[in-house]
Parts: sequence; structure tokens; C-alpha cells
Amino acid sequence: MPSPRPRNIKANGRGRIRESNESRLLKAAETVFAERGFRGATTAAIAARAKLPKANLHYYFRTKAELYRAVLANVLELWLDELDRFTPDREPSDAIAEYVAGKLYWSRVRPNASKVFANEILHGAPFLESYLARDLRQRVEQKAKVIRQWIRSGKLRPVDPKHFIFQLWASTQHYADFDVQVRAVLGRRKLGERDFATATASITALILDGCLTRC
Amino acid sequence: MPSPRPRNIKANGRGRIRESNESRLLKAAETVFAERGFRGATTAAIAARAKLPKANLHYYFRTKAELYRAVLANVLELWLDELDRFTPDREPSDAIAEYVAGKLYWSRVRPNASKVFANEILHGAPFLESYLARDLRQRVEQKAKVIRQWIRSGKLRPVDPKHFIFQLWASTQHYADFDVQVRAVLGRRKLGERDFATATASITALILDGCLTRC
DNA sequence: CGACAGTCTGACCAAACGGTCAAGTTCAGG
DNA sequence: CCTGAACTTGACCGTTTGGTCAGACTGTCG
Repeated sequence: MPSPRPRNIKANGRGRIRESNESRLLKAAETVFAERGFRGATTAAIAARAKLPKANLHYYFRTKAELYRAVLANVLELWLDELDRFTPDREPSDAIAEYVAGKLYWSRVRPNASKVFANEILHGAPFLESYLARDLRQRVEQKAKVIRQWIRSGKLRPVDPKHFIFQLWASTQHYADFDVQVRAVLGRRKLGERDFATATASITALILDGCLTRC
Repeated sequence: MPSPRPRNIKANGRGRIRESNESRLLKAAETVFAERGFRGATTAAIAARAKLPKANLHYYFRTKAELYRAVLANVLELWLDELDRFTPDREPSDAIAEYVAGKLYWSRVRPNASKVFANEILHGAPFLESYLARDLRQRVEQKAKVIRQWIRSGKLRPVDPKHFIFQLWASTQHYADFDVQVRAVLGRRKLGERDFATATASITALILDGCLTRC
């Protein structure tokens, strides 16, 4: 949640400056946190990237942790909802294909969001513990039910629902979080729309049909 | 590479102390770097975990970067070789199953190694650029050839070899790097051998056969 | 225009950091 | 038991860091 501080929304149209500066800082912070992690990021670097004096940063966000929390909240909003495509009435192959495409879309257009999240989890999720234990867990539990239903109706093999979700997460996150490695292997300077299209097709095909020839 | 420094291996049996202390420091460093990343880790914290004074750490490893490099070298040694199971003469399903099992084995017994590597890549691989561009790229190119051969011989669907390898990497790394998330979703305090066995089975089944019912 | 909340910022600080150093202690070979 | 190399360490240093603050500026509403 953004910040508990003198929010002057009194009357109409106020706080424009605040809103503009806060979003500039959040954008800069997302980049710097993605590049260097929480501890490695410095408020000076974030402020510089937002082209504001450091003291100004601390005017809008009291502490580095508060700014980080705000960035995380933004990221979660983005990350949370993709799984909602999983509903009992849908054809699993469609839902899964759309999920992969959606996740990879965000990995391409907001790679830093993915990296901030990955970094947070990688280092033990000190800021997201309760989110993981509450919201995320419940959400997955719920979607696992949908997957079991798909299985019961014979549309899906008897996969382990949670591990299935892990695999979806893993394969889609990879392209944003490990992009240096992917780029090195593919020999690209930057991953383009075409690379992501190939990735989407590959992942979808593999998850739906596997790699073995059959019948 | 460990360190260019007065290595007293003169006569027999010397350097025992050095060897012991260096390995204690490396172990401690692996943990701390995994928990906090390169910038977040402090030499004081590493020294404390190794139960040595900080000055002693700097006696064995001149700088934090040198220590970090040594840790990375250790990690790479572990990570590098699993792909060697891919040879033209083998049955792909066996090779793949063994690869997944092998990678997940290391994810379980050396999760910090995986995290150090993941963190390095996540933050742009400043220490591993040349490794990625040379060794890794070549290695993948080579293994991609094997996969293409498998495809030509009709044992494998026409998957994109490199993206196929990415998927193998992604799904296996996930359990070490994102273990907090996995634990939260599964409701475990610690991932045990059984969890990893389930994961291995799930990943293998999914990659080989996909999730859709068929025929 | 007066007033006041909101915004801005250079200068500053204590704490923490990576790294150094000189003086000491231990250890094995002669 | 002597010697020299290897090892140990408390104290220290310059720099960087997150955060503060007092005072100046600005936009807007009555």
C-alpha cells in the first residue's frame, strides 16, 4: 500500500505534483531494485534515476523499505491475476496457452517487475512472507481445485496440480529473470518480440503435449 | 579460480590450516551470498558465520569480489556437467529423466549454490558474462545438435532445442531458488526428500508427455 | 495579496562498510 | 630450541549509506 502520510487530496485536482513524482520514483526504483536487489540499491541511485534530489525521495517515501514495499505492491498487482484464466468451464488447453502467453507478455514489457519479485523470493521473501502464506497459498489451493476438476472430467492427465502450477511459473519467469543467460545462449543483444513468440510456442507445446513422439 | 597468493605447499602436509579455513570461508560465503546477494553480503557477516575474525577473511581472500569469484567457480563446477547426459546414442526419455533427477538432487542438497548462481544471473551476470558467452553458449549449441539428432531419428517431437533446454533449466532451478514460495504453497516448513521426489516425477512426466489426454 | 500547506534541497550526521596494518602467536623443519 | 614463514587479530581508516533537518520556494484558495 502506497504510504500513510499527509495525502492532500482535499478539494479537487490536488496532489498532482505528488502523484507525478511518486510514480517517477516508483518507476526508477523498480529498475534499480531489479538491477541490484534491495540491499544493493541505494536511495541516491534511485533518486538520480528519477532526476530528483535524494532528500526529495525521502520526502515522498520515508524509508527505502517503504519505497520497496510500494514497488512490490505494484508488481504483485501485475503478477497476481494471470491465474484467473483457470476456471472449470474453460478448455484447459486454451486457458493454459493464454496463461503462458499472458505471463510472457508481461515478462517482455515489464521485465523489471519480474526481477524485483524474483529477487524478493530468492532472498527469502522477507517482505512478502505473509502474502505468500495467505493470499498466494489460498489462490493456488483454489486453482488446484479447478485443475483436479479438469482431470476428473478427463481433459487433463492426472498431474499434480501444485507442481503443475510451479512448472508454469518457472518456465514463464525464466525469460525475464534469466534474460542475460537466455540472450547469451541465443546470441541476441536484446530479446525481441519474435524471441518471445518462439518461447511462447515452445512452452505451450511442451506443456500441453510433451516432447516425446507417440502413438 | 581460488587465489593467486603465497601458497605454501612446500614439503608435504603443509597448508592444512589454509585449506581448512578457506573451505570454511567458502561455505559460509555461499550461504551469505545466497541469502543476501553480492552487494548485500558483508565480509563481516561471512567471517562471523565462519567463526573467524574479519581480518582473517581478508588474509585468505584479498577482496570480497575475489571470495565471491571463488564461490561462483565452485558453483559452476557443480552446475555445468548435468547436461552431459545428453548424447546421441542414448534414449532421450532416459537422458531427460536423469537430467531432471540430477538437477533436482543438487537443488535439494546444495540449494545455496543454486541461489548464488541465480542471483548472479538475475542481476546481469557481471562476473559471469564471459562464461555465459563462451563456455555455456558453446555447450548448449553442442547439446542442441544432439537434440536435433533425436528429433531427426523420430524419437522426439520437433521442439526448439534451445527453448527446450531453457525449460529444463527453469523447472529444475525453481525448487531451489523459489523454495520459500514453494514451501508456502505446499504448506511445508522445509522441503524434504519426498517433496523433491514428487517434483521430479511431476516435471519428468510433464516434459515427456505433456498434460493433455490423448489418443 | 496574504497565508498556509505542500514541495524542494544543500548540508549534515551516525552507522556500517570494505579493506589495511602492525604487532603478535603458532607451527614445522633443521 | 631456534628460525622464519604462515597464520591471527584488535584497532584503525576513508568512503558510502540511509536518513534528517532547517530553511527556502511555490502554487492555490479565500
